[in-house]
Amino acid sequence: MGKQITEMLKGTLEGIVLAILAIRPAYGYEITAQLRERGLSDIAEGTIYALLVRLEKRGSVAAEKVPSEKGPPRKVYSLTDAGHDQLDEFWSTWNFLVERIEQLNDRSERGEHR
Amino acid sequence: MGKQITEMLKGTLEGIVLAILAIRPAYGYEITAQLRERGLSDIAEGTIYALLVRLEKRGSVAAEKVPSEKGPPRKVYSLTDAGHDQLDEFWSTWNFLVERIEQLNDRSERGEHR
DNA sequence: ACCAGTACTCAGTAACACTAGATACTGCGG
DNA sequence: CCGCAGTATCTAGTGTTACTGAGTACTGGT
Repeated sequence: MGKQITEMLKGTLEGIVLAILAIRPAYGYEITAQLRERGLSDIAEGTIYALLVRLEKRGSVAAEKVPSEKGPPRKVYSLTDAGHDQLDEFWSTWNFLVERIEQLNDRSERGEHR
Repeated sequence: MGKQITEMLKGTLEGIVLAILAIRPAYGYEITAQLRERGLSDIAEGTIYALLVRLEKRGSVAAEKVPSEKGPPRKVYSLTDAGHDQLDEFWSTWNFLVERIEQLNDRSERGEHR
């Protein structure tokens, strides 16, 4: 899949993570694992951590340190109210974009010439 | 719509322009106008020109200078074979991403907890 | 002569994901 | 006991991409 998906994830990965946290709170390592399960296997470890720090600074998520039986303590993140708002906004922007692009797909596939 | 759409366009705008050129050849100013018509009104003029230069360097599009009755000569771009291939790849990557994200939308809307 | 519309170009900036490491804690096999 | 795999997080530096804001150039109308 390569580089194309990387660029496409800019702006959407943040929404993806917010959506995952909306299902239930999770920590970075776990989120990465979930993304891999969901087929987004090319996402780098470090990316998620950087993203979570950004979201926390912005107040979209709150972190709670929870000791782990294996390894260092986990930082479990959950959505704040602001985070839910941001997620709603993400969905509306995403749906908007999908509509416009789907339109283009139809037109070019049918070879339309306005 | 603001900043969110800007980030989301990274990686997709290129595909959008390729798709527009697949319908029929066009020049920069025209492409910008078409994007505005299609509701993508926040896209800056300069962005499209920079993108077209990038695509031309990569060999995805070919330019032909055509004199205009009003204003400087137009650079009319059309897809090369490589451009068509890139567009196909764009669609498959895009569809892949849409599937994964749509999945997430279902789950979080229904409040599922796996 | 001036301005609006057409059409393109360019230097500098910001945001985001990736790379490639480092750090730290647990439990298991040699 | 030591090293290694698995768990878990963090960081500095890099590349790609879109935006900002300015400039150039040509036409037609007032």
